[in-house]
Parts: sequence; structure tokens; C-alpha cells
Amino acid sequence: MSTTEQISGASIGRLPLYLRELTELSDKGVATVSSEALAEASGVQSALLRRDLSQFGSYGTRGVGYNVQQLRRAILRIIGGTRVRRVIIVGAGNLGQALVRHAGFADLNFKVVGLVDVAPELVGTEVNGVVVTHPDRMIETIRSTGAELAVVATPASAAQEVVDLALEAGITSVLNMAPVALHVPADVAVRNVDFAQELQILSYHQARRRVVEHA
Amino acid sequence: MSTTEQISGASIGRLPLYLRELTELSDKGVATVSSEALAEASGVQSALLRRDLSQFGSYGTRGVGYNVQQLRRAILRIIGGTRVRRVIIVGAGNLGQALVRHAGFADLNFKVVGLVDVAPELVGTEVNGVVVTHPDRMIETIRSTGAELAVVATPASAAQEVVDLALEAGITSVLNMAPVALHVPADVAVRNVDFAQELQILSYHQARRRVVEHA
DNA sequence: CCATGTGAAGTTCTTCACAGCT
DNA sequence: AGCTGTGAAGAACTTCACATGG
Repeated sequence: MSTTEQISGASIGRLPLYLRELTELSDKGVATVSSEALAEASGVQSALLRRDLSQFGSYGTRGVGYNVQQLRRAILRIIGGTRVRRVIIVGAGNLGQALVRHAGFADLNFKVVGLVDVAPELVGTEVNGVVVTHPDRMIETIRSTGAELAVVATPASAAQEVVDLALEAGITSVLNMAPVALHVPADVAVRNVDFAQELQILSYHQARRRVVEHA
Repeated sequence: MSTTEQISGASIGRLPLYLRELTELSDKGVATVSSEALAEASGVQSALLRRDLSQFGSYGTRGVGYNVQQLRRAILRIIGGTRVRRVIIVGAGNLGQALVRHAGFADLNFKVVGLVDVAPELVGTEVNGVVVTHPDRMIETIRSTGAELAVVATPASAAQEVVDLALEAGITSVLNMAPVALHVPADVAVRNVDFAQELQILSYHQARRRVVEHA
């Protein structure tokens, strides 16, 4: 439980998967779960799950399994999920609006506190209870709402400039959905989500499959 | 140019990034690009880019760089982007509809040929020119349209059953946006995209940052 | 002289397999 | 007897640094 705990990047990426299944088990009233069962539900190997969990302490009992509640709370603490984290979404196009309307973030303690877009017909309106503001007022919006995570859902051409504004306002974590590589200082965390990229990766598998089939 | 070329998984994930930048360079009329410049634009290290590219042949000239057109075509062929790939989207909620409306897939030669949802008020309507059909007719829809990629944008509770239907219809590549681990045969490719997961990973970085700041 | 292509080293991540605890 | 936690091995991935070719 030290503050200098260093969890590997790959492991951190899986913690949300485990958390999701643990929450489900918890809701069902299940008290303990084996690494085998939790791993299966999460889509990973049991040895990998055990190694992941062992990195931040021992929440399992040999011969029994893991205490669902304890483990869930532990992961929740590690990823900061015990506290509300405010999110600002930049870009109120198809994707940005879909995100604002998306249920499920609230359950995880994320709160969308702002939505930003340049379109005059959108500025001032509300989407799912969130007011749309103009990028000119983005820094102000971020500061007044206390947003700490920014989601970039703009066209690629606008992504870098809005991220620069966000950084100026003190944002240090960015979820980038624009199909472009963002340039940020080393201490800023960026995660990229790109549907087109994912489809292209799947397309590669399809292409290879065809080769194999024709062999 | 052998058919047994084996490109590492991590490399394949980056090919779309390179392709994106190469297409931009191509549009600008740039003839050659150095690994340094292309890597910078793509957000990777130049040595990594060179290693990636060297895996499927030599498209560079020492002392000069890479031929933009040639390299672009080569990557396009590898990921199967020279051919139209038909996509069916399952789930016409916020996300599914945003995807159907999303411009940019067409440029990459992806065509949305079907949209599936259970909601009676949606079935039979059109979204961006694509007719919404009921899951009962999904197998038929997949077969008649020739869809080869399926995007799962349903609630988690419905994801596994729709994927099972898709597999039955012959789908072998799935982009899963539902927050649940899908179980599929080993020869089916699945890519998971989960916003909540990404936000949680960023949240971890925020949590760590706080610890450091308070040190 | 310049930038690619690549052995070699280094790092990170995963799996194996079993000792150790309950 | 059962399941975790982990050393050790293995696999995958990235970076270094320079020989090589244009």
C-alpha cells in the first residue's frame, strides 16, 4: 500500500476490465472469486491476472480465491475511481454528442461538465444537460468547472489547437479521438482511440485470412 | 512480397498511422519523406518506424528517404485497403448512429451496409441512407449485403448474443465497443474499444500525478 | 555525406510451473 | 486438496548504434 507502487502500463490497462467484472459479481452478491473465473470473464489468462493483482498487494486467499469487495475497492482506489473526475468534451459533432449522451460514465464516477464546439447553432444550447460553449471560452470553462480530463472529438484539423488550449488551462490527461497524433509535453497523458484505425487492423486480418483460404 | 509475410501485431497497429500521414503527404504532392519526418508526424520513434517498414520489404532509399506513393500503396495493399470492405453496425443507439454518420470511413474504403437494432421505432427507418433492420434478420442482412466486418455497439447485455449471430452468418472480424469481453473462436479477430476503460486509465495517471504533486 | 536497414542489447510483457499458504 | 503468488523462462517489442548502400 505504498505511494511509490509502480504498476506496469499493460497491467493498468487491464484493471478496468477486472473492475467491471468485480462490480458485476458484487452486484450479484458473490463473495469470492478465483483467478481462473475472473480471468475467464475478463478475457485474459489466469496467470496474467494473478501477476497483475500481485503487483499492488495480496488480496487473495490461497485455496479460496479473491474477496470480491476488497479487491474491487482496491482497484477502485488505484484508478482513482472513488472520487468524481470531471470531464470536458471538445467537439459536439456526432461523436462528441454520443459521448455526452452515453450512460455508464456516471456509474464510474465520471461527470461531463462541459461541451465545446465552434458551430454557432450549437453554442448556448444544451446537450443532455450540458451547455455548449465556444472554444474562445474553453480555458475559462475548464477552470470554472474544474475539469481534469479532456476528450478531443473534433476533426483532425482542429485537434492540436484545442489540445494546446486545454493544456494551457491545466489539463494533464487527454483522450484523443481525432485521427491525428497530438504533440504534448512528456508529463501529459494521452490515450488515442481511433475507429478507423481499428477497422483497418481488422481489415488486415481479413486480408490475411483470404490469403490462407486460397492456399 | 511473399504471401507468408509475418508482420508483428504491434507493427500492424501502427500501419494505419503511417498510412494516414502518407496520404496527407501525398495530397500535398510531397514525393519523398525521411523516417525521421514520418515518425515525428506519426508520433513514434524513427528507429521503430524503420523497423516496422523493413518487415515487409524495402521501400526506402539510403540517403534520400521513402517514396511516398510507393510506400502508401504498399501499406494500403497490406491492410487490404485497395478493396471496399463492407461493415455492419449492430446497435443504433448514440454510438451506433454516430458511427453511421461518421464521415471518413468512406475515404478509407469502408462502406456501412447495414444497421441493426431491436427498437421498433427505429426498425425500418434510415440513418444516413442505411436501413435499420431487426436482429432477427441479421444473418440474412449480413449475407445479402456481403458484410465482412461487424461493429458491436449494443449494450453489454446484448453483445454476446449478437456476436454469436454474426459469427453464424460468417463474420470473422469484430470491432467491439460494448463494455464486455466477447467469447469467440480463435480464428475470429476481435478489437475492443471502450471509452470508459480509456478514461479510467487516464484517471489512474491523474491519481498518480496527485501523489507526486503532494510529495 | 546522408538516411536506411539491422544486428545486438535492452526493456517490457506473458506464460510456465510449482512452492507455499489456507 | 485447492488456489494464490512468484521465480524463472520465454516471447514480444523497442531502442541503440553503426555498417551499408546510394
